[in-house]
Amino acid sequence: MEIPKTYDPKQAEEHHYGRWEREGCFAPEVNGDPSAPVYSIAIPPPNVTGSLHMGHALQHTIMDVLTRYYRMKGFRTLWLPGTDHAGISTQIMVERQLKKEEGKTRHDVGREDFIGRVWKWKEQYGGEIQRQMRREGVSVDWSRERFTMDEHLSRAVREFFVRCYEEGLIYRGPGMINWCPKDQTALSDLEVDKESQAGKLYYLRYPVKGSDRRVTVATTRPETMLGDTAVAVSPVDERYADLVGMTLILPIVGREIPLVADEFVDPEFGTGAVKVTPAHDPADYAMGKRHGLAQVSVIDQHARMTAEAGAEYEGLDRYEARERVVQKFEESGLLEKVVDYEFSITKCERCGTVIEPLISTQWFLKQAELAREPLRLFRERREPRFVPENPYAKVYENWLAGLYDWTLSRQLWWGHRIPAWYDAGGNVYVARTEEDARRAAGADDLEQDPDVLDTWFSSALWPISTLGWPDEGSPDLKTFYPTSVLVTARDIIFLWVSRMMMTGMKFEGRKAFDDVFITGTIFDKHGQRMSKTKANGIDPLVVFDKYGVDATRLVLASIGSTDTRWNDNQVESYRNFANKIWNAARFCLMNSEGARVGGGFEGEPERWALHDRWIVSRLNKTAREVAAAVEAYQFHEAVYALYHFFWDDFCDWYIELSKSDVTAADAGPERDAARGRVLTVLEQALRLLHPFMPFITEELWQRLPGVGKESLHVAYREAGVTPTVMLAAFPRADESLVDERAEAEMRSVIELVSRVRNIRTELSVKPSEEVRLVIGTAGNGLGDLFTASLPQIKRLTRAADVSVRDSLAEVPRASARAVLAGGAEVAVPLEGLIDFEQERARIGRAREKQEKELQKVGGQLSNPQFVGRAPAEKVEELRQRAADLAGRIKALGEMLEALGE
RNA sequence: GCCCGCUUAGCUCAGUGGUAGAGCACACGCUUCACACGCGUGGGGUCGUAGGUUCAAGUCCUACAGCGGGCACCA
Repeated sequence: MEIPKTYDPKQAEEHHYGRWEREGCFAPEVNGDPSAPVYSIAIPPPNVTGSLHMGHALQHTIMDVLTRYYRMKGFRTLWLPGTDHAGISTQIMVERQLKKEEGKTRHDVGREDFIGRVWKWKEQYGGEIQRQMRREGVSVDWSRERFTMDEHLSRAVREFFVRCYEEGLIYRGPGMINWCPKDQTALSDLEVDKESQAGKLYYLRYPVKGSDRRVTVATTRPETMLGDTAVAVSPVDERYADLVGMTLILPIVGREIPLVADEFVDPEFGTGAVKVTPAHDPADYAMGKRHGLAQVSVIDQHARMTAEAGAEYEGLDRYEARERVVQKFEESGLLEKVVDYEFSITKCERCGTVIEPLISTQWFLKQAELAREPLRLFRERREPRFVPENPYAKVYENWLAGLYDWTLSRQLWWGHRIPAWYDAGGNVYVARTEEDARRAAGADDLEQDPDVLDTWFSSALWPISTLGWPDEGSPDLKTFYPTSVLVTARDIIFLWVSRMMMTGMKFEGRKAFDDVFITGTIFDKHGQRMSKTKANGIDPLVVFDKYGVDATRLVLASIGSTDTRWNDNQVESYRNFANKIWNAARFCLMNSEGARVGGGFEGEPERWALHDRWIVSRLNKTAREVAAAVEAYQFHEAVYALYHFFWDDFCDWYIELSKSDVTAADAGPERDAARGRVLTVLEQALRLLHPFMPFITEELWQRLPGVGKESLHVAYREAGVTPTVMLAAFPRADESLVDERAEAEMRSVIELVSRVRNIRTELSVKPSEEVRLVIGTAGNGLGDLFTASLPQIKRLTRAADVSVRDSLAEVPRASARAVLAGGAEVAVPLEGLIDFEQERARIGRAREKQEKELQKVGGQLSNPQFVGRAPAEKVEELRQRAADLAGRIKALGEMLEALGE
């Protein structure tokens, strides 16, 4: 069989995904066991305009490992994919295209035509991320793929809206919102970024009516003073106590405004007096409500000054107006001072424009009320469970506990149009359909609200709407809800986690997921967050091309929930690991004639050779460790266990120990059995690796002799799919095959081989040169052990001759020696190669090391406090160790003597 | 201001109160019949600082420092 020496990931990656998908391996229906437990995940829907970034790749890897693992365990498994419509991003993208290609705005073509174009754009370009996901190897059920603008999901959105409206949770009214002057829409608090910025703090003097006193206020936005309707001070501030209730004259404008007392004001800050602009600041808005202050809007939706700001300012940009206002204050001597000041500004998350807080009529959702049930569930039962618990459980709880109304409406065209209609008299009718609204209005000429809903409003329904809600008795909802886990990034806790919990609790009465796994953040190698503006992002597809998908997945799985600086070295090391797997399989396959997977381990394990009992024990322990690690979301532990089992145990030792049998010149049952054993262990290892490395494992598994339908998990045998490792049973740890004695004995053999190799290297014995070994067993039963493994020991130490004796008394003086655990010793006669002085120094160093260790252990043992208080088991352990050390030191001393002074 | 996390080998990171680990990097040797993306051998750490608890602390507690994050405030 011709197998290349180097693994080519591309070839395997292109080979299997299509077949898995075509044959329905990803769909839960492939499972024919009606009593199978269920495992389900709803993907956090990526943005339809987006392309894959490292964060997606990380999340998808985690989800795919879990999905493939539970599928191989026989669970009825569903991982449901899809995308959201990303209202603003998508609309902006299409608007830009329209401008570029036809020089038109969306208003030029009209709403209906524009939406048609967005759909067309979506059909043409929207599939990018889905193609990239196939490249990742994700085992999502594409037959259930959903899009938030699908007819069904749109119906779910209307249902959500109408029900909440009917219950009074959704209302329409004026409120203080974040307005983006560029995108011309309202935004929720989660769609804006706060940024620290160097600016100025202006101290303005406001005259007190009927007095020559003045009150100085400090502000970062002087232009808003045109809309001031009060000045506030702290009720406990004695400096202003006598002024409370008096009237001030607002400079420039001449408006009379009151001086009020409010708890909000911090007397320590600035002058202790705050100008109040209820129409342009969220805090002032609240204060205005408390004191019944007028709201004067001086800035419009384009961030220009309004007529109310005064004829002199009307139409000016807010920053121009600022300069003029400051100038005016200066001229009239009312500008006390200007100081440098760092403050934070709010910017639109998408376009970076400075947000203008203003009063606007919008639709709002009383989130705090929807959060009540999730909050109760969390406080009473700690559900859902966060992994890692710290700090995310607290972040979630704090968020739910501190919610305020969510601005739902967006002044966009692309999205779910608000199901509210108005009659000629301006009365509003909220309904599931226009027909319902007409019936309710008793009129035909209704106009639908022009606004659409926040994209996150539809994402909030994702776990239930994708499974069929609001349809009564939807079988998917019944089977797959609640989902098993939500895997996402930490900033999504507010956007998805909490809101999905709200809708799940409200409409299904149950949590949306059992667990929430929060992935770590991947930084660049300098520790900087990856971002488009910094252009320091690492493209996962480039990494796939360079190192292969499987290697990349292994790195991502190990990252799990840890914040990490990306490091290509790690991927390279796993690329090498993939190549190691490839070559181990290459060896097994090149020597597979006469053997099949499953053969070679016949009869009672007690009769097997040591290294066979050992590898089976290691295999079962590894299966146990990997399963435990995956189920506990400790993916790095699973990867570590797999890496070391495969490379160290299987390749470095088991294959080497089996080599002489496997490659024996004469064919025969013994050779074939040995071949069957390496194949069998390899096949089991491929299953263990499969959730992490789907492509290479499938590529190799397909080539193994003796795998077929019977290899599949019993739940998949009737499915009629091409036998595949992804539907094979994940190896269950058989504790009866875990053999501690075999492992201890193998440790002795490994130590012997390692000591001899060390001697060979240190004494510069040529690798090709054969040596002679004398093993002294001190009559403690190790003799049989070493004798039984003699052929293996000879091969691994490149020894022509090995003799096992009671002691090393008879060995030539010109020998290099080493001490082994359990009182055994080994000598390598090296006539002519030994420099006695050097050898004495070498052994002297070894003895010194042991003596130092013994001193430490002895010190502890001679401490009565330790012996008295530590568990007897620990004390005994240490005594054993001390005895072993003493034995070694004694033996090393004898060796020094034998070498002569 | 409040809360949280991190600080372990040159780098990236594991680490469960009981002998400090891995990968990469480094050094030396190797055309050993699966693999140089490899094989063998080795060097390298007062576990951020200072206290405390304990027979025993990288691990638990307190304080501090540096880095990072969240929330609040930011007139």
